[in-house]
Amino acid sequence: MGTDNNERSSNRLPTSYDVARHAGVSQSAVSRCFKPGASVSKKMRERVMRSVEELGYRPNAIARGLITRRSNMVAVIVSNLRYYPEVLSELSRRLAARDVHVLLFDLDQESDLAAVFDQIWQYQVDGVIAAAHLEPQQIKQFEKRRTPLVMYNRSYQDIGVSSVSCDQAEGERKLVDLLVEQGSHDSVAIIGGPPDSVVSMQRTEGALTRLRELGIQDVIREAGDYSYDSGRHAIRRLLQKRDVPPTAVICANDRMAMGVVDELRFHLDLDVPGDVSVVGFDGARSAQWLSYDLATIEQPVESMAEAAVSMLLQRIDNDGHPPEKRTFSGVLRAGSTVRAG
Amino acid sequence: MGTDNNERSSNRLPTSYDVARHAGVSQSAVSRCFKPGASVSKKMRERVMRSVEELGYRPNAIARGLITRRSNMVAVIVSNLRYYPEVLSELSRRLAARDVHVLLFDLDQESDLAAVFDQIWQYQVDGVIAAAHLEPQQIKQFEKRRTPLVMYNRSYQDIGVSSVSCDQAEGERKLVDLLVEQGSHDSVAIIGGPPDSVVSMQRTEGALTRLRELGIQDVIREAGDYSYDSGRHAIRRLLQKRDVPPTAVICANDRMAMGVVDELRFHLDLDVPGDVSVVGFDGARSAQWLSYDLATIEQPVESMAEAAVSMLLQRIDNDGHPPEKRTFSGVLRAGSTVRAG
DNA sequence: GGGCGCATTGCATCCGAATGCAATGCGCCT
DNA sequence: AGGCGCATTGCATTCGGATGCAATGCGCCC
Repeated sequence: MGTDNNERSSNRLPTSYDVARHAGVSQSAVSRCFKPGASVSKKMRERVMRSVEELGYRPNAIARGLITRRSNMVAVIVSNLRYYPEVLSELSRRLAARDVHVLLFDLDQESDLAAVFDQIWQYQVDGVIAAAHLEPQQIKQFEKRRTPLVMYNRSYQDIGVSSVSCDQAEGERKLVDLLVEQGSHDSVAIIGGPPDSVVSMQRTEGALTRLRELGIQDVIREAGDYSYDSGRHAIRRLLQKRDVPPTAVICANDRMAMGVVDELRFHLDLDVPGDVSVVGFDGARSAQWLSYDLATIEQPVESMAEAAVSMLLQRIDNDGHPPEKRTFSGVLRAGSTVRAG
Repeated sequence: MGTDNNERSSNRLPTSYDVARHAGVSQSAVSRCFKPGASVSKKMRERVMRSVEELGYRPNAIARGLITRRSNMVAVIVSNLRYYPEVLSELSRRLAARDVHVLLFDLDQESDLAAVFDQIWQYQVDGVIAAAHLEPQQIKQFEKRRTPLVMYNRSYQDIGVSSVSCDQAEGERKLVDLLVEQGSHDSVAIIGGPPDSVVSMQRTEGALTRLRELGIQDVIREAGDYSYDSGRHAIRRLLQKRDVPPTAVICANDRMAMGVVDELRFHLDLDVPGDVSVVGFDGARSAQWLSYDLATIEQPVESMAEAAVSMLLQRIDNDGHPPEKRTFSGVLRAGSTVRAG
């Protein structure tokens, strides 16, 4: 009945001081009970924990972060979360497994990055994983701020930044090789992504290079924006430009490829792969559905996410750790959108 | 050259004290320059801002959060981020637009929620949006902690908790009505989601009720796990159990429905919608692709996300604001997986 | 029993920004 | 000139937990 037991009536959540008072020990003791490896006797720990339970105390991560200069938060920047949920999902789960929290930044048209960074710096994140295009000048900011950064699927030559990527050019080589092994193609279309997408550029250039090596000259190009509909529109535009359809269409990602397949089959009255072969890139789940069974390069998302996370944490824990670039090979999925024989 | 200008050589990022010293003013003045509406003269603001630029100062949100008891962070809990990226994307962008940050928690099988909550409480988030199943006892925690909570698409009767949902039962009614308007069905299959999914339960019950009302007795049920493959497997199991296929299949979500459509078409040699009509739920992008053009209920994700965000922020800003439940009607998309005539 | 050493515990301080209150200054009016 | 009032500014304190250092205590050995 004393005012003593009524702490719960207080409006505020219990703090380590409340627990300390309740248990009759010092605040430091309480703090130490939550630090793994700290010097605390068994008796003390039990005593404190009993009070902790009773009051429902949870350490305040904000206060802790202030003094330790560690927020245990990592910013994850993605452009178009809705298109590549697997990446975010993998990253987030792997980080969570290591008790690191994800502060999410989903970009719109790769836009107003400045504002995003402003927020990121304010929140004292321990590190950043970016699956979006950053300007070199923005990357330099990270050095100044001493914040580890890992780029996901965006690599920069000549800049010392950690990155994890899928080898886009090599993947396209495999796809082109698949196409020519299975049949002859003398007229090929390439549907790229948005003009400012480096990944798209790498993919289309990779394909183009291999086609040239193989002596295939008749290559026509179109651009989309990675969406299903843009794939449909691109193939329409292509077929308006020339009377004879190309025998193969190489798309910068799976979604556009699926748009192309559907448009060809349902509106342009062409058979895939009978009349036209189509290949994509990414290894999206839906690309493997029976309606498509798309030939594509599957990115090893799990390995890449694991690599990104472990590289980042490595650098967070170990200030001197130098940047490193890791490149993974994609896996060819032959699918049935490529004409055989 | 004095030691004075060398503050940048210090290992640490500049603080408001550094700015204050550099500008020859007090720390409070600096602080006030970052608080909208604070009393600061134009001269002072310019003077401070010059130093801010020069030193590259950014306020430390962690420290600010400690004193203001506002982290400006909201936890978003989703089960299966990879399946419903649109929801997360919408929520995240709308929150970002209001300068609120998203701390992401992606659940695995709706599992170890206790650990997730432990983390959430520690991080002093201002509120939580949960698109996952919570136990009533966990919901009560929110009251104790005085943390506003908005449930997304999970409603609880008899519990005073804010929620935004799509009317599942009404949606199923519309789908059943669509089926019977377009043709007669005396044998219907329902493929539900995982047994512990409340949403799935509401949807299947809704469909069942309407079927009963219409006098359709022959209803067979199967369960999947919301995935494409589980839809395929479910329809296979169904057709093994009985010789005559049902004339309609009602699926608890679009992905399973697409699995069903594909399995029927490509492996079971049945025509959709000629032999079997199929309907789903959600309004997934891919369900509208030409290969499927699935009949479904489209959830108004944008409205729902907006509602969730504004309800949450309302309650954050206004402690007394009572919980509220909002239910949106889904929009019927007739699609072409339902037999006409 | 005395002494040594390690394990525990508490004290005091710090992290960086926000804010109530008091002090200062400026403009304006009489 | 003197005085009043509002706008600015600075001072001191606060948020909640972590940690270096000193103090205490306990066990063990000779």
